[in-house]
Amino acid sequence: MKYTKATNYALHIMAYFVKQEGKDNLSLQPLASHMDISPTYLSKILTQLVKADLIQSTPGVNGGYSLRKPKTEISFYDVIQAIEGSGALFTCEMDENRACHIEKVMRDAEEKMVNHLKEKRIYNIV
Amino acid sequence: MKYTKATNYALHIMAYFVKQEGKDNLSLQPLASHMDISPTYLSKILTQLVKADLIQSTPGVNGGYSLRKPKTEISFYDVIQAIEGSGALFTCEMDENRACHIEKVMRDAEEKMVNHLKEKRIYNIV
DNA sequence: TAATTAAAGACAAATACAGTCTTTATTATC
DNA sequence: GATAATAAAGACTGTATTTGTCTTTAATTA
Ligand code: SF4
Ligand code: SF4
Repeated sequence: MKYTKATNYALHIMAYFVKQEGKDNLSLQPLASHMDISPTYLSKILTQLVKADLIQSTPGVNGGYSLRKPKTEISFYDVIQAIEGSGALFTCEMDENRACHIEKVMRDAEEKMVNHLKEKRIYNIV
Repeated sequence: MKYTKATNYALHIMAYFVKQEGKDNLSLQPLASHMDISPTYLSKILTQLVKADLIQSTPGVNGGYSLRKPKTEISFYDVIQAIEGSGALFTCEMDENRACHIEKVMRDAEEKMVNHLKEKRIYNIV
């Protein structure tokens, strides 16, 4: 179990957006060379961030990407969830057993991690 | 990112050992039918648990597996680590940068989860 | 020695992840 | 309206990880 590379990229991308806040739209090509990722792959990650409402995109001339929300409102968790999805880390088939103590321990543990990731904002670290 | 099925199996297996504490060695075949896993696959999981010193194995007639430590000393984390390994969930290539704040947030978050998993013992939930 | 058990390792299948390529849709400018 | 610049979508491929099987070897007991 590891975070995906896409999550790593996404965090770095968002950190860059937070740094550049207020500037013009950033378009794919310059971003790709700055981040040293292929433009098409970067595009897929950016699209996921757009769908999660963390950034917005505008097509056409002078288009590109920019932050959607105030930078102070973007947590690590927001970014991670945009890429990794929102399912629990631990699941089992015979689910819907609310009395299961194994699941409870695992979910409580995950929640501790998640809470920390919700507290920390990207702008805290740029 | 998800916990592997093997981790799920391992937790259930260890819970079973804790329940059966004090009884004779459990051998592969009966364990496999109780857990409803194929014996050879189960064997691989058990071998990992043996290597992590959570259970011990004895070959030969009347051999099998049994707990290695007092049941009160076996945490969720012990079991999970035996299967998932001990590497951090979040890593990046250009590592060894101790000043990196992204890594710090991610590791601190993971630590919160890990601490909870270290506190909780398998015998707490059987 | 024979029977019973676990360990090791080669192998195969399925799934998830990483990344590329091509086509389509949207917007701005001329 | 045509053209250029941009993002979005989706098919596709390669690689890595996970899950699982099969066969052989080693250890122990009787
Ligand atoms: S005991 Fe809990 S974790 Fe195990 S299979 Fe049932 S619901 Fe899932
Ligand atoms: S900034 Fe931190 S997380 Fe990013 S590549 Fe450098 S060390 Fe890794």
